[in-house]
Amino acid sequence: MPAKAVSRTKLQTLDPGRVSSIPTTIKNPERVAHRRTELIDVATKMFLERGFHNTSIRDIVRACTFNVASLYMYVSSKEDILYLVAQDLMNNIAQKLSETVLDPESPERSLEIGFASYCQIVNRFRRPIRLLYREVGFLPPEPRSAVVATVSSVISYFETIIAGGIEAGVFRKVPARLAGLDVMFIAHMIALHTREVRAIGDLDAYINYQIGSIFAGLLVTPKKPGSAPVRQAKVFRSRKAKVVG
Amino acid sequence: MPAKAVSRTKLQTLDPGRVSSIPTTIKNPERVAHRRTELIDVATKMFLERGFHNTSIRDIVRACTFNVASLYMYVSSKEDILYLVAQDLMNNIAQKLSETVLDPESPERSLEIGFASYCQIVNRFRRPIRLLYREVGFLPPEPRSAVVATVSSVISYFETIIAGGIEAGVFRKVPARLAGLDVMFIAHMIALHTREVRAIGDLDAYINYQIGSIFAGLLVTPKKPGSAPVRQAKVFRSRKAKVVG
Amino acid sequence: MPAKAVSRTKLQTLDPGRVSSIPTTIKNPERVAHRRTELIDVATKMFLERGFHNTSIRDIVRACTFNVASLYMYVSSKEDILYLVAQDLMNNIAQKLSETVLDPESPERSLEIGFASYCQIVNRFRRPIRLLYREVGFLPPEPRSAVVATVSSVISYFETIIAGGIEAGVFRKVPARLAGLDVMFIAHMIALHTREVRAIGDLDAYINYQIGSIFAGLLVTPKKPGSAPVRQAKVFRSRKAKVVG
Amino acid sequence: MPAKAVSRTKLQTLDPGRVSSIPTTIKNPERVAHRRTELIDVATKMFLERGFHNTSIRDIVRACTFNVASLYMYVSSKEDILYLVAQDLMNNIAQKLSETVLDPESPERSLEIGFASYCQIVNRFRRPIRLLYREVGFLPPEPRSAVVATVSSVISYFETIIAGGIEAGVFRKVPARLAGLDVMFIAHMIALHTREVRAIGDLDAYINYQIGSIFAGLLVTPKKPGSAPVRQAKVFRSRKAKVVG
DNA sequence: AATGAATGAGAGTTCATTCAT
DNA sequence: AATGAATGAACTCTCATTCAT
Repeated sequence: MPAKAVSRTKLQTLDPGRVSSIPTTIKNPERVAHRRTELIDVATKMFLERGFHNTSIRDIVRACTFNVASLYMYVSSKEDILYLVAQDLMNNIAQKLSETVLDPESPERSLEIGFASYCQIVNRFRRPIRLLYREVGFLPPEPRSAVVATVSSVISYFETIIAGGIEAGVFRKVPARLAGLDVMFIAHMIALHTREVRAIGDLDAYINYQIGSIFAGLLVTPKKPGSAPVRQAKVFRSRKAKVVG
Repeated sequence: MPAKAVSRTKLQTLDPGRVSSIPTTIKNPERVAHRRTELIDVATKMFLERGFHNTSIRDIVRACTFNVASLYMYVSSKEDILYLVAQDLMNNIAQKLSETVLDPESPERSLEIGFASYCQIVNRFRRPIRLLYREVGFLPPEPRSAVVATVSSVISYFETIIAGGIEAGVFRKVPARLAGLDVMFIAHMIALHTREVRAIGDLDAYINYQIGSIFAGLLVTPKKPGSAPVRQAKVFRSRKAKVVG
Repeated sequence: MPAKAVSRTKLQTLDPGRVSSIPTTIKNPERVAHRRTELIDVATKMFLERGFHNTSIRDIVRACTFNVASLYMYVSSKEDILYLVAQDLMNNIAQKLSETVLDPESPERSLEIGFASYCQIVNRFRRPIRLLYREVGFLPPEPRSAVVATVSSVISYFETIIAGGIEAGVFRKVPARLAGLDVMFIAHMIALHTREVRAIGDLDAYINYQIGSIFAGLLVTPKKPGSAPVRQAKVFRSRKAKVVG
Repeated sequence: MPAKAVSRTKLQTLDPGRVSSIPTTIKNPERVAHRRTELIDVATKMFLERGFHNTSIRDIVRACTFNVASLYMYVSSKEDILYLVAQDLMNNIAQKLSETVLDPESPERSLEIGFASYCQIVNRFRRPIRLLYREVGFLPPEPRSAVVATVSSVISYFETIIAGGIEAGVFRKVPARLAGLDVMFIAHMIALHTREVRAIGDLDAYINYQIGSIFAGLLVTPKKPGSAPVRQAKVFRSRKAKVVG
């Protein structure tokens, strides 16, 4: 059953439990986790405010409870910090997305729920996502491809749903990966063009419009234009999320 | 007449001739233009290769015919150079886009031509566009909003076409600006996810698919899925442009 | 009897059993000795490879079975480690030299045997000897003079032999200490100018030439130049030792 | 005529005019020379006092009339400073040695004059020579071999004299290069064992003794032991140079 | 006796910018 | 208008050493 495949794939590809591969001289893993959490919090905030290159190690450490030398017991370079931040973000996104409950019976509803959920995730993490689009190029190759892999898994997430819909005969025979890429990327617009998106309306309106647009391109039997939006189920707290830069 | 509106809007908002507003102590404007041209060429290349923050003033000057102190007679900070580069790029893009010959008789064809043209532009400038997405946040507010304004004018470019189509009754009553934003952003995917896009197929296939998807959401009378692509007119040289990172 | 004087002096001044005077907080002397042995082995190797200043405490400890804090229970500073290494080396050299069996009947043969033996020792220890010449200046005064004292005892070793020869009437009335210094230093050339020495010939040839040269300056009755080398007795394994940097 | 060859070789191999190959961003060569002179003076003194590794760039600059950033316009690394110091010393030594007037008629007298002169040079530069023996291993390969080459040229200096003497029939058929190495190295003892040498007597006594010893090994017709020293001509100012550590 | 973790101080180097000519 | 030279400030990273347990 395709629907089941979807759900299974999702659980496989979006496993957020990947352990950091950054080496450390500290032996107690809990301590490492604790320190790195603090580090990630501080660094994320600063990288967001001033960018990776305009944030110095000393800036970061000044806001931490440990000093420069200690920092280097938990990471081995400044790039590692960027990697930690990126990894944390990717894990959070994958985690949130994997929590989304799809509808195994309906690729159509699954796509709708998944997209809406991802839009809300992107909205929530829009600033770190912007950060990542900016700074991913400055990651060393290995961490960089880890980030790229997570992005790819998000594409696969939507690709799988769409492929399921095609197989089930409800979606047209489009190239599923490209369609999945479109879906993910349209959600990313919330992060990359926040101001423009906000100028047009609130997040729910945005989601509704894009879902309509996406289904227009996908459905074998198009909905009557202007008909009531398919969407009803609210994923997460739908606090009329404001889209603010 | 909508067609005229399109053309007029295009000429207004995409005027590539804006003169730099960066101050200089030099009297002779030709000299300023000459020096800045060299500067932009060199800086663009270096920013592309190593990023803005990893390029030092000395790196730039080393590849120029003038020295550091002279540089500071034509710009007042490193950020100014970034602005010059960004501005130049935006002008180039606007220029290229404004050269595209639309079809005043048909919003449908105009959108198709415009989108295809813009995709090719984005493909050509994908690395500088990536650069801009990355570094625009590091521009000082005033230059930054100049860049944002040009982006907005590209959105308006498509918005106007779509609004024309709605007015002409061939497009559904969608929010024209949001639809325009979609169109632009889908083109930007070529720059921001080059690898994924390339993995899927060549540029023409990409354009065709996206045009189909866009029209599915816009047209009052949808095309039969799988029918021959609307698109025929090749803008620019359609040399089966490869999308290479 | 001069011969006896030689032997007695040797035993006095070359006693290799001096116990380290470096203080420690550890009560159990065996434990101290054990740890220090490991430390000396590791540190010697590292100092040889990268020099004292380019070897960090952490480098050393990483190769030991104990950690940084433990290290500081057995030494009180990085310089102490250098001292331990230096002392160990001096003891080894003194030990080896004291094992050399001289000829109580003949100062001439004793000098020959002693010099040949010392040359082989220097050849064997040429890298640590180079290390010592380099780093002895960085020892604190007290340990430093301990090293200097051992050097002095080597000079005395040869001085005593020569003085015996003068007394016995076979050597000319040269300043014995200066002559002894010459003898020792000529041997050190193997360590300090290894490349040049090696370029000229093998170790045995070197020893033979220098013995000839030394005796030419010392003997009351000079040997006929070009005559067969005095030297016959091989001290240690005379495996045509190669002199390699 | 062999004597002439000696003098010619000397002029060739000891040319002190080699220009520094260390790159600089400064265009005015006089300024470079001026700054580097100051740098060499300061650095030499500090390297002597505390060693290369215990002298920080900031230590050096603090005693200079320019600051850290300026320093790096004249050298490109700390190692370069060591090279400058080494090169300066080698040049000085070569210069002084090349000023020594030998006796083209007599290899015997030439060797005597040359050795005495070199001893005085070594005595004058004994501390920087010690420095060099210590730190030459920390030079990068290229500069290092430049230093080695100069040392080699000093050996050649004596080798050539000795070879001339052998050819002229006044010296025995010894291996000339090894004999030259001995001569140079015996002079170096003044630098490497200053304390011991000083304890034995003054510089002139040292030189006289060593000359006697050298000639004993070299001369076909040995002098009568204890006879008046060959040496009379004082090279340089013979201010009864004290040998002080 | 032993160790994991921490740290102040400082290392070498480079930066964007400006002066003096 | 142009440039060679200079500079204060800051950078990332490592060190020898010492707590707290």
